[in-house]
Amino acid sequence: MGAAALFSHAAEIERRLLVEYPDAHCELDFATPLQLLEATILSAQCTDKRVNMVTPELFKRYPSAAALADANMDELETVIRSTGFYRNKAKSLVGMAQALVDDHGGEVPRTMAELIKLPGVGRKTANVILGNAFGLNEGIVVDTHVARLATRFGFTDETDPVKVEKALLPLFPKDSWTKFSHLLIWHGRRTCDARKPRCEGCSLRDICPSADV
DNA sequence: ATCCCGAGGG
DNA sequence: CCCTCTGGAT
Repeated sequence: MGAAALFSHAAEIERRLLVEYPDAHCELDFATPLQLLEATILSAQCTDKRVNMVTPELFKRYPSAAALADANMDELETVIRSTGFYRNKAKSLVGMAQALVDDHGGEVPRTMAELIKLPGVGRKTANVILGNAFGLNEGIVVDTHVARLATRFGFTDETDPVKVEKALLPLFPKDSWTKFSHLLIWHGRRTCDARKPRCEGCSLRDICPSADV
C-alpha cells in the first residue's frame, strides 16, 4: 500500500474505533500522577485488572514518594507480588521514588526526557504518564496491544516498540495520539486479542489486511 | 502452552 | 540483537 492509501486507511480505522469506543480511556485506577506512575510500572506483563487489585493497598501504605523511597523491600514485594516480576518492580518503584525525592522535589516530572531517566520507566510508561496524568500528546503508547494491532492493520512490520511508535506517529493527528492509543488497546482487549481474534464481530473486518487469517 | 498497557542488561 | 524477570488467567 502506498503512503496516501495508508494514510486514509489509518484515518478510517481511527474514525470507526472512535464511534465504537467513544469513552476509551486509561483503565488503570489512579488519583495522582505518582499513583499512575506506580500503577504503570506494575502493568508490565500483567493485566490492568490485576494491577488495580494491588494498588489500593500500595497507595495506602506508601502515600508519598518519600514513603515509597523508604519502603521495606520484603513488605513492598509482598504487596505487589501477584502482578509478577515483583522483585524487579519493587526495585523500580523504590528507585523511581528515590529519584523523584532527589531530583524533582518528590513530584513527577512532565517531560519525556526526565521521565525516561527514572529507574523502571521506559518510553511506553512515560507516554502513559504524559498522556493520562498531564493531558499531553507527546507520543503513542506502544504496549503489547498497540504493537499487535499496528502489525495486523499493516501499519508496520517492525516489532521493536520504539520503531512501531515512529511508524504510527505520522499516520495520526498529534492531538489524538493519547486517545488513539486507548482505542487500539480497547479494541485489542475486546475484539482483536492475541490468541483468537474475533474477526466475525469486528467493525474493521472489511478493511483489515489480517481479517480471518 | 500462551499471553498480559515492559524495562534493563549483556 | 538477545535474554531475564514472575504470577495469574485462559
